[in-house]
Amino acid sequence: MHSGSADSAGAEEILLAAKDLFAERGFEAVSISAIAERAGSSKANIFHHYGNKQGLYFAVMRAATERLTDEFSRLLDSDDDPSEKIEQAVRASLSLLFEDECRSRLIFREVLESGPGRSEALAEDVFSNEFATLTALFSDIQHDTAGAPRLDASFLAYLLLSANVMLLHCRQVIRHLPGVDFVDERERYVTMLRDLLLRGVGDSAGGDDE
Amino acid sequence: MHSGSADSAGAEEILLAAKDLFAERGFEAVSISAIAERAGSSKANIFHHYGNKQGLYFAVMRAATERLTDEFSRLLDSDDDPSEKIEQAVRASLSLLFEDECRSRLIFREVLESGPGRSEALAEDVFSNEFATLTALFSDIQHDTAGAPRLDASFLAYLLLSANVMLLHCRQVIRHLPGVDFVDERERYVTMLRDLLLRGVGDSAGGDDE
DNA sequence: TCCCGGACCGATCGATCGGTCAGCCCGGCT
DNA sequence: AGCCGGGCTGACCGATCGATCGGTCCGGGA
Repeated sequence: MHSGSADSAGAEEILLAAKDLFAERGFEAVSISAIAERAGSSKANIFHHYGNKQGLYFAVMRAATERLTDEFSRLLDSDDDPSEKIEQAVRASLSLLFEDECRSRLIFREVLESGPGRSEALAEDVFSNEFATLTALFSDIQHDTAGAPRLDASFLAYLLLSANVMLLHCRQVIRHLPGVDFVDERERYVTMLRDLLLRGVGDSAGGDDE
Repeated sequence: MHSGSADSAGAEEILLAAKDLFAERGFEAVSISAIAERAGSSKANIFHHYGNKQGLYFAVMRAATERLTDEFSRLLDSDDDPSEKIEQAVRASLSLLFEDECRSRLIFREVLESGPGRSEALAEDVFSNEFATLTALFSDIQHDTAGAPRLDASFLAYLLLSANVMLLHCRQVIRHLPGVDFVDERERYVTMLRDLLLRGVGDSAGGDDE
């Protein structure tokens, strides 16, 4: 009755097709006909399963965001070295972003277009956990080191995320900027971001060891 | 014959209306009728002036990007103190972004949607000068200080820009993240970003003075 | 066996899309 | 006066939009 056969166009295929198209073109630029064609289904079938275009979009967004909140802390295991802790956080955020580019693009679109009420819901339901985990990580490191913190842990978390998000979504432009070579050298990018954040938490060993 | 009367709907009003609407909803989601209505003109008049929808969009993008390249260095005047130099750069980039939010949003949309050939053109024609100036600024500071640079000047420039761009476009969501209070306290944001970048260039005075 | 409900489809709806066309208005040139 | 060209308009075009309709197919319970 449900998951098993693959050549028939069911609700699942519609959801996947809609996710891809919404991610790369946006809500208004994608027609139901285009989704139906890619899913190998009919227009009417989409309305049968999801009511209307908004319903389909909500279903896509729900599927994209539901398991995202706790996947981040799964990628982190405790480590004593502050440098490795931060590097792990950078890698975790990066792999979560690049793992499913359609999902990331979908969510980023939603963030950019979110109205007054929607932005709070996004912050609390989707990003709150990841951001709090990241902030706590920096805060812990700052308590362990002697240097004057001075920089908010939440600010460092924001910087990590904004750098990674921009790298994902704007890399085609950034790559062609004069003097930029870290876009395709992922290891150098991770190392540099780690070193800078390390200096941010007050650890002066940011560029000396290794 | 041209600029003077204000109640008539000319090519200028159409351009401004289109700029606002394209910025907040995107190219495909905006109809010619909506632009005509906001501009106080007629649909046919838009086609008379700009040929087709693409032509209008190109005209809007050209107007938005043409004077942008050299406005950045205008906001910078030489200063010897590295800390003030960086702070000046942060403020310049920030004010350029917030000065005309519609323009920033328009350009950011273009960056996100840019195809294979378009992204190179954007990098070279629009951002190249600003980014090169920023990179040179960090590079100069690094040559003046004794510490090991280790971090690319272009990477620091990238970090400055990504932090500012994300602050502009995603602040409604970021503001509601747990522990974040720097979104509405612009001075604290500038200071923190300046301090972190200062440590990035090798100057250890990042959080001590003042 | 009959029947029912859900998945699914082709045909079609009214509305709106981007775009075209004939013509009005009006300042300036001859 | 005659007219001519550009700014500007309402009416209209075919295409496509989101959405609805009646109807076909089919597996499972009675």
